[in-house]
Amino acid sequence: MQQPAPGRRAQQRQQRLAQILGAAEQIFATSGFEGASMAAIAAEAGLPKANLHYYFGTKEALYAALLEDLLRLWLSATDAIRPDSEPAAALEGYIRAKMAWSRSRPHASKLFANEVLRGAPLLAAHLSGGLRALVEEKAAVLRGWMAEGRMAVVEPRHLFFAIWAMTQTYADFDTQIRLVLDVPALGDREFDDGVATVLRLVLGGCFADSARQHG
Amino acid sequence: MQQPAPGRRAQQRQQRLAQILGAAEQIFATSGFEGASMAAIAAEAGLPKANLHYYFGTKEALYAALLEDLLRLWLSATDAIRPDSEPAAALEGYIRAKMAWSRSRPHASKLFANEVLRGAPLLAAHLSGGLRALVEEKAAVLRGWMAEGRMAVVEPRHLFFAIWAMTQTYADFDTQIRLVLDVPALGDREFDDGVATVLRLVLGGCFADSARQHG
DNA sequence: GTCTATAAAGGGATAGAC
DNA sequence: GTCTATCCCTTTATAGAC
Repeated sequence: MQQPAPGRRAQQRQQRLAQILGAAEQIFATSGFEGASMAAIAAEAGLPKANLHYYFGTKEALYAALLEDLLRLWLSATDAIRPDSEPAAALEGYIRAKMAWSRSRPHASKLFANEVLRGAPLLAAHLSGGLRALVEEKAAVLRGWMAEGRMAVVEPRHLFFAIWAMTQTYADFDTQIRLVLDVPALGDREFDDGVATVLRLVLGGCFADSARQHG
Repeated sequence: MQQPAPGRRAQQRQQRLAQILGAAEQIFATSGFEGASMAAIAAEAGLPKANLHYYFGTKEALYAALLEDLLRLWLSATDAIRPDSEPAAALEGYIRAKMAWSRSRPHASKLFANEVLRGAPLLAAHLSGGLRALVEEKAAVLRGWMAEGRMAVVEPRHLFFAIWAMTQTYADFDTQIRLVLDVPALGDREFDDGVATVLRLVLGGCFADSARQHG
C-alpha cells in the first residue's frame, strides 16, 4: 500500500514500459494485431522477447494497453466545441487538432483503424460508452447553434463521421495519398493542402459564405 | 489453344471459384491478410482446406486475386466525371456511386482498407500506376471547370481524398458508426443521412449556393 | 529483473489415397 | 478433381538458470 517516490528503479521501469509501448504501437499499426509478432516488437524495442511478457503478460494485454492510451487522445480532442464557442472557429480548431494528430501520431491512428476494421472486439464497450456519450454531448451543442441559425442544419453526428474520416485518412491511408501525389512522404505541403480542403468542405457546407477565407 | 464453350465442368469450376472468392473476401476483410486463416476461409466456403490450394495455390495468390477484382471497381467509378459533364451533377453522381458501393460491397472496401493500412505491399504498383493516372486525368477535368469559374478552386486531388474517405468510412468504420448511433446495423436511414451530409459538404465547399437543395 | 531454451498450439502447404 | 492425414515452420507463452 505504500506509494514510494519514483526512485531510479521506478524510472527505469517507466522507461522500459515506454520503450515497449512505442515499439508495439509501430508494429501493431502496420501489421495489425494478428500480423504483429512479439518477436518483431521485441526486436523493434531492442529487448528480448521474454521481457515483453514480464511487463505485460500477454500479447493481447500489451495491445489493450495501447488502445487504452489511444482512447484518451480521441476523447480529448473535442474540447473546443462548447456552447459559448464561436461555431466556425470551434469546428476549425477541431479540424486542425485532428489533422495535427494524424500527422504527429500516425501509428496511433492506424492502430485505431485496424481495431475498428476488425469489428472493434476490444473497443466496442468504449465506442458505445464514452465515445457515444461524447458525440451526443457535442451533437447537442451543434444542434443548439443550428436552432439559433448560427450554422446550417446538418445531421451533427454524421458531420463528425465526415470530419473523422477526412482527417484520419491522412494517417491511415498515407500510403495511397503518397503514391497518388507521387511524393516520397507526406510533408508540410500535403498537410497544408489537406487542412485547406477539409476546412473548405466543412465550413463551406456548414456556413456557406465563410468558406472563402480559406484557400 | 482451343477455347471450349463453357460446359458443365467449366461452369462448376466457375462456381467453385466464386464460392471461394466470396468466402475469402469476407474473412480477409474482417481479419486482414495475416489474421485470416485458410482454415477459416475453407469453413466459410464449406470446402476442405486443400481445395483452396488446388484452385489458388497459395494464400497470397488468393488474396491477390481479390485485390485484382477490387481495382477494376475502384477505377471504374469516376466515369461520370468528364469535361462535358455538369460539374455539380458529376460530383453528386460520383459520391452517390461511391456511397452505394460502400453499402453493397463493404467487405471489398474493408479489404482495400486493410491492404492500404499495411503499406499496400501488393497494391503499390497499381496505386502509383493506374490509380494515379486516373486521378491526374480527373483532376485535370476539375481544374478546367475551376478555370471556367464553374466551381470553387480547391486542390482537386485532395478533394478526391476527402470524398473517398467520407464515403468509404461507411463501410470500413461501420462498427464505430453503428455503435455511436446506437443502431444494430446501418440501414436506409443511416446511408441517406450519410449521403446528405457528404453532398452538403462537397457541394457546399465547391459550389457555395448549391448546397441548399440537399437536406 | 533479465535472458536462454523450450514447450504447446496453430498456421500454410503437400502427399497420396480415392 | 476431391479430400484426409501429415509435415514443417512460426507463434505465443513459460520454465528455470543467472
